[in-house]
Amino acid sequence: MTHASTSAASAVRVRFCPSPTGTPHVGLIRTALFNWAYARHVGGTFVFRIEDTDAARDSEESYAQLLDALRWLGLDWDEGVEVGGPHEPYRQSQRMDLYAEVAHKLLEAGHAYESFSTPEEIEARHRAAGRDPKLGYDGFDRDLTDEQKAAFRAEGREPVLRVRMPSEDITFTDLVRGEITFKAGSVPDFVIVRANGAPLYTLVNPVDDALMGITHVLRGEDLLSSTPRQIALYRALLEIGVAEVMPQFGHLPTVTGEGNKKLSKRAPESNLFLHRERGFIPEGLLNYLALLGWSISPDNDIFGREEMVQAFDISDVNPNPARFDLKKAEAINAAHLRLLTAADFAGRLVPYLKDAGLVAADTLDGLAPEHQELLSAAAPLVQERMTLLGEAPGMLGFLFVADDAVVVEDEARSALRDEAPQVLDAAIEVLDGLQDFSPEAQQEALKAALVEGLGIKARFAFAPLRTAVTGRRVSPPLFESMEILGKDSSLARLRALRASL
RNA sequence: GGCCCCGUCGUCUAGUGGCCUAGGACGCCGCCCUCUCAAGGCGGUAGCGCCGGUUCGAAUCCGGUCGGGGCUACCA
Repeated sequence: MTHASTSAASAVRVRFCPSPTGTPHVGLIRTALFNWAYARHVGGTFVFRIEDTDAARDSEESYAQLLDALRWLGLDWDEGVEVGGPHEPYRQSQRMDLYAEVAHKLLEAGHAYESFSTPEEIEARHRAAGRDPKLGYDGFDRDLTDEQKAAFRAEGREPVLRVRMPSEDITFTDLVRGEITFKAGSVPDFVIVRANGAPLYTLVNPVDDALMGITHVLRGEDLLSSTPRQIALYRALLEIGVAEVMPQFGHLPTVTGEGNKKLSKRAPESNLFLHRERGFIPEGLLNYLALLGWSISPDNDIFGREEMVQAFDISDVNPNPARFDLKKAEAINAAHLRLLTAADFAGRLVPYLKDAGLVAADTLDGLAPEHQELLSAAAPLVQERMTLLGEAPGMLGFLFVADDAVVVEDEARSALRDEAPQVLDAAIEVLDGLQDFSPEAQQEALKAALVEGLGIKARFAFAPLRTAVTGRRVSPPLFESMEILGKDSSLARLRALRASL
């Protein structure tokens, strides 16, 4: 590891353990980020495990997207899928025999028991007893005799396995929220293995945490209410020797959308890759995500990965839900865009220009020499004018099209004023006579001819030229743009617009 | 309904009893700069949910209340 850790290697082991369902969600990535940052901060180990025990919903495509996401963001893992480690395999679908073995031990030791009740029967019993039918499992099968179990089996029923919840309160100290107590009796005995033998999240998650020696469980607040079950199961695992340490838990604040509800998977802002497509860079998105529940200092919001690693501590995380604010995310991204070196920035533009069909390759080196030159010269002109890399085709497209292929956008054309023809005529004449085509020379000559000569205010005098050269109302600085294009090309464009009026 | 979590500007947050007539950022509004748009500079807008209590003193501690959210599956 080349990370600047603030302490020597520690025994801290954290994990990121998503289910491969759907496209990576920004809330999920925020969880990954905090786990990663904590591991790096303390010099611990970051484990990346996949919880694919739901064959109906998991997909290989989603798995690939998770890898893509972490790699794109630079959240590297020390142990886990793809890289291996001492606790392989790291995909739960390949660990089924382990779960069966643990489940068996749990049953043997009496921590789990066979339960034959169907949901309908449980509800019916609640109603019959005058209780709220939504109460959950009632413990009916807790002490079934062998005869009773045999009778159920004779009916053709197969049991699920449930964990026996302790009869006392469960208290733990949450790393983010402090002490939390769940009252005895408020959490029913829960299922860990389906009737068909398939292990559930309730079993596999704690079992793998135990087997992999996880010391700190940092996860979403939505899992807070499952913590007493995990602790109960963990105590059982400790007792039967499957676990060695009870992990500490920290529940990270929910990432919300409009209206304070959990940011929906359907909401476009939740889609990590959509942000990438629009032109967020890893530095910007990571920085913004870090701000959802954490802050690096009272007067600074802009920071990089290593600065975060240096400063991040789970105990500083704020428990309040945090709203995903696209506007702020974009502002932070813009700040990071400006922080890039000119060459780096130019390089990152290329894939977006390629997608727009403006250039042939998606790396700077792969570009034709003339395109490389064009981009190197033009990128600095737009670096502080952009918020997202996806704005590049719009801002720079005019440089990559032929003079007779410039598309004058309606917005630009309709902003043209009556004197546009005269302005263009005068501009063409004076520019044509220029030996020195530098921005300064252009400006001096045009100012004399248009502003002083025709008596037109500068902002109106240059607008028609901008429209002619770039086709847009908003563009990189005009004179620099014309310099890059060259005198011939610039004049051709000015004449083309003039001819169309 | 039950259990649990949360409650500082519109939003993200700083704040851990006096440094707070509450700081920063995004947004928004003005002004400056200016060939467009940005960037930059300057200024402004706006907040401790409420009620009690503890204390010489409370955004900070306690209780209550109200409000919001999560969970309540043989999903994860």
